[in-house]
Amino acid sequence: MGEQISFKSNDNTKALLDLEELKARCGKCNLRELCLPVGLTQNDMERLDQVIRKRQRVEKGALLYRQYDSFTCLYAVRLGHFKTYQVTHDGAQHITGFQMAGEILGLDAINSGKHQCDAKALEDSEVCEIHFAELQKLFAEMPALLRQFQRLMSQEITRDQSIMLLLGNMTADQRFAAFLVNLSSRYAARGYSGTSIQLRMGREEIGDYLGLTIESISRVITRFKKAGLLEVANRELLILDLPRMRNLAAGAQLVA
Amino acid sequence: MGEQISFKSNDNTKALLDLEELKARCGKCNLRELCLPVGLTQNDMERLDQVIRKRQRVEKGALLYRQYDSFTCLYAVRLGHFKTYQVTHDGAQHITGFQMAGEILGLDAINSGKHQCDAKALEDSEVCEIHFAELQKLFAEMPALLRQFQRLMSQEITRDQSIMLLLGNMTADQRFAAFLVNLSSRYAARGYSGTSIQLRMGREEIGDYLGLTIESISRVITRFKKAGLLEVANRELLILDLPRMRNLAAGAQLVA
DNA sequence: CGTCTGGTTGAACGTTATCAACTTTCGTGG
DNA sequence: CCACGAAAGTTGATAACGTTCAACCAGACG
Repeated sequence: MGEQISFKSNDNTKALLDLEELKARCGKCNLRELCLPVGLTQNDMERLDQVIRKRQRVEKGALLYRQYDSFTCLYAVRLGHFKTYQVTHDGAQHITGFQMAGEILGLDAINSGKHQCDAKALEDSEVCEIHFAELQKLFAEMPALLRQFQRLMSQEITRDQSIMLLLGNMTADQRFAAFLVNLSSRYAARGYSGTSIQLRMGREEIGDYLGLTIESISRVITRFKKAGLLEVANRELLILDLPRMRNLAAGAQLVA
Repeated sequence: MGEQISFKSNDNTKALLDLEELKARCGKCNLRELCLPVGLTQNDMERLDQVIRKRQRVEKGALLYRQYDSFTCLYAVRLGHFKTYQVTHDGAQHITGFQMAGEILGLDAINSGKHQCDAKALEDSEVCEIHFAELQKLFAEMPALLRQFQRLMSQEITRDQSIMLLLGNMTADQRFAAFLVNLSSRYAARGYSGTSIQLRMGREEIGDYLGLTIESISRVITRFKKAGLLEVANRELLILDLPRMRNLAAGAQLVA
């Protein structure tokens, strides 16, 4: 199968939105953008920027934090991709999520004051540190910001529950379809293509996320290719039939 | 196997703590107790009580709320047990959690303003309504209360992640062992026996929670009995070897 | 050019699901 | 209080799905 794949995927580094536009909308950090719709004043925004001041580069493969590190900051992904994972007793890693630009890392640490997982950069990335104690101070004065933050935490709970459903009830095909549909909509929401996707993680990491082995992932991909759902070249994906992919995720059977 | 089981389980309705003591500590609702350690003044407590005023009985099998209901209140379980579950496309129910006295229901609804699951009483129960908008008002004035609430949400995230790990990586034996260990420690934390447990849910519900079938649950129980880990009479459980149970949950092999 | 890593494919195996029969428990009404 | 029927739980046989083990392939890199 050495044939040349016919599509030219965008590499997801070029947003459909103009990059400068995006920067302007995001300010120093995505949390800021998240707060735009909730009616903060200009003054509020500036104070928020104080809290989100420090930007940090994290190179590919580096850990942003590790399990049991003490918690002082949340992190907003500005650029790049991360995975969060726990290492099980038998040494396997279970990935709890993949985070992309605009998503927040570290919410699970608030309770105990210790991070509950490792966070590793899947590629050269950049985050904003959000000093939690300082953010806390703002909550008292900016209720809209607090509301937004609570929504964020609630959203994380909802997200985790849908993964529980996936891991508890779905077949390998369904899991992978759901995974792709999820990625697709997240990229689409960021102005990237929802059908031409460059995976930032390897097959093994997908497996560790979906509760499957690397071989199973590989086989699912092959089945999807044969069914005409997908074109694949390494980590470049082209989803050919997104509606059918959604149906699969929803429990429809795969017909070759 | 009509023989009489030799242990007399307490039925978990009698706490080891004196009931009056517990009431005094809890006030009108468990959220109040949750806030005791965080330094609220007497005045604060009274204002909190205002928000948590209404108590509501929910009889066995009744729904406290259902998916897509619009969200106005959180609920603190005062008495009894609940399950939260989503119904999948193919009609199966996936249980996202079992809640007992002192635990909060509805956190997943904050983001969208709609409940994300059904909540059903496993027995005659009682909850406190916590009007979220009013609770919100208190946050601005009582930062300690806010902190406590954020810890609660973060804890829920951590809890969900450990279930993801269970569903993604564990065998049937491990899952059930982890389930029992979890129940055990939650009852122990409430002053009940951590080894003599009365299950409030049926085998099928345990299965729907752990991502297994009812038959698998039954077989696991049989194996555990034969291995001398457990005595079982219907829904009465006696954990005979909690340390070994913990080891099983952590990945040790079951030896008959 | 050879090695190493990541990915694919095949065959055998194992765990859990499924299907079916059976037993026990529980609630209800006689 | 007993009898009945429904619901819940157990057990066995078989099948399916995914894992494991192993071989192989392709591209990246020194």
